[in-house]
Amino acid sequence: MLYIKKYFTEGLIQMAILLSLCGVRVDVGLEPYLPSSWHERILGPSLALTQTQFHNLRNSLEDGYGLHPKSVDLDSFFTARRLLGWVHSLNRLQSFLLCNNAHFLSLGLLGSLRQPEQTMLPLAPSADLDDPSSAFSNSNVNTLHSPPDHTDLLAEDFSMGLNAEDNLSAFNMNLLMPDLVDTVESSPCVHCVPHPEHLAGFDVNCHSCDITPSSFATSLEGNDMTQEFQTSPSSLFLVDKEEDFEDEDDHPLDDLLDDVAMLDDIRLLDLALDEGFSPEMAARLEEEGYLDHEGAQQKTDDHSVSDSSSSCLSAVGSPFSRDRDYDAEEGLVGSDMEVEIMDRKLFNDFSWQEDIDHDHTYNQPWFSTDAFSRDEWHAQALKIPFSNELIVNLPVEDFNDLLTNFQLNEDQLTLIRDIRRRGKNKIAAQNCRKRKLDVLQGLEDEVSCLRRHRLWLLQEKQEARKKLQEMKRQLDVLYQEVFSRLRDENGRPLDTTEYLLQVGSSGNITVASHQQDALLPMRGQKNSKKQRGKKK
DNA sequence: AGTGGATGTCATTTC
DNA sequence: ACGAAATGACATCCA
Repeated sequence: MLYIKKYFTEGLIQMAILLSLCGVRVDVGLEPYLPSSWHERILGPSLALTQTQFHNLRNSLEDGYGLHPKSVDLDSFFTARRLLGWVHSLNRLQSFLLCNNAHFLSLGLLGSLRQPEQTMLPLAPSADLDDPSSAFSNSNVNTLHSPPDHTDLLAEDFSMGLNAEDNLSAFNMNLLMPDLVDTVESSPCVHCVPHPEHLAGFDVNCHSCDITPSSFATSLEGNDMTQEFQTSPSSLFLVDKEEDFEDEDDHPLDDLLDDVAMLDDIRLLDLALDEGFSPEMAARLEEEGYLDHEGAQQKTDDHSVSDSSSSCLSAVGSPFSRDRDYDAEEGLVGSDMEVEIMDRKLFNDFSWQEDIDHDHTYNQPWFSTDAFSRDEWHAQALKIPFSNELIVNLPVEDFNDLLTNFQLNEDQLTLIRDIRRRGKNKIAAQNCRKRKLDVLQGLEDEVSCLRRHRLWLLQEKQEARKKLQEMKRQLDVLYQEVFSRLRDENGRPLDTTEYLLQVGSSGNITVASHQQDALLPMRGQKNSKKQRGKKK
């Protein structure tokens, strides 16, 4: 039932995402199934401003300073920001979905290469997997589904949205993110081997796969796939049955096989040298006082029974892959898978995040796993039975229950609290910096807008000055015309050096002498009181 | 070697 | 008053 519920919930999430892409806010009752932190990312506004900043900004904008266009319609401004936040949220979400469906990406590759002539979606000329948004926007929405056993549909759908080259990139990503390829139920040591069921029914190739030794090394180091590869090496590669290679010796597959063999040797050599703890890891633990030589040796001995998993630690680097071999009397777990299972039991609602954490492609803060490295060392040294992700992301109540329900010594409790505090603060710092950048960007926008407004005002001033000059000119013409028509008592024109027209405060116009009082009342004059003359 | 950006961490403030 | 979030300051890493 829980299984069905999970995928039904995912379907609802996908529907909400699609509707959100259309700008429709829907309430499908997803909130109870989403971690609180994702309510804002997926379903709610994603304002970059803090509540305080929001109010401060709002107050400042409403404080009579109305030049900025954003202040004219603040709601529109924040609505725009909210929508932008949605877009950002979708970017993050699509990364998550891309990771969550990495194996389906590869299946999409299989499907599209089976039908290379298949028409691409008009709006999806190409997908750049370096840009998650591209892959997201180009992929058919059905690829959002993650339930298993939909491989045919998914492959067919996704092949419509990705061309062959992109799918090859997807396949490369598949190799680079081995933890994403297979489900938790499968062995942690065969992650980068496509599941046989997923391969069934597909005629595919990989002749142009850009598989570099380093990328493959990542896959191999993170997973003990020797056995799997030896038994079915072809399962790793997708051979094009439709294309013949001119020279068998130059068959790319041979090169890849050589690379794999060489890298496998390197991996085995590393395992032999490392014996569980790598020298670097042991040195760091010793340096930080968590391990002495005896401890390191003890740890080494412990790892001798699970050397492959210890190799996974350095390569995969996932908090969920923390290698542990705990003593039975301590009542703790004894393998990565058991840690994962425990984490799932403890934090079932957060199981989806594991797919994010296994993403090694996107260097986004929310998906970064490198950050936990130092605490990972410490946690491993003190044999903390949970992943750091769990420690950091558990709700407060659950976290407190976790601390009380497990027998943990003082050092462990202190470390767990520190891990949680640092993890929370790290996320807070990331958000804070993002907000700061957003605010900075907003200020830059405001500056550019104010500059444009200043330019507009200068132009207005220039035009007003021209209009004023023109009015002065017209007034002068009018003055001369009026003055030329005036006559004195003898019928002679007035001398401009002796008389002038004077406009009173009430609009009365009089003829005044430069040296005497006004002589003649003009039109509009309503009283006989003489106006005092003015000298020029 | 110097520099700037990115990031983690701690101390402190703010909510 | 307390805990979580926010933020400034500093250290470190890396290109």
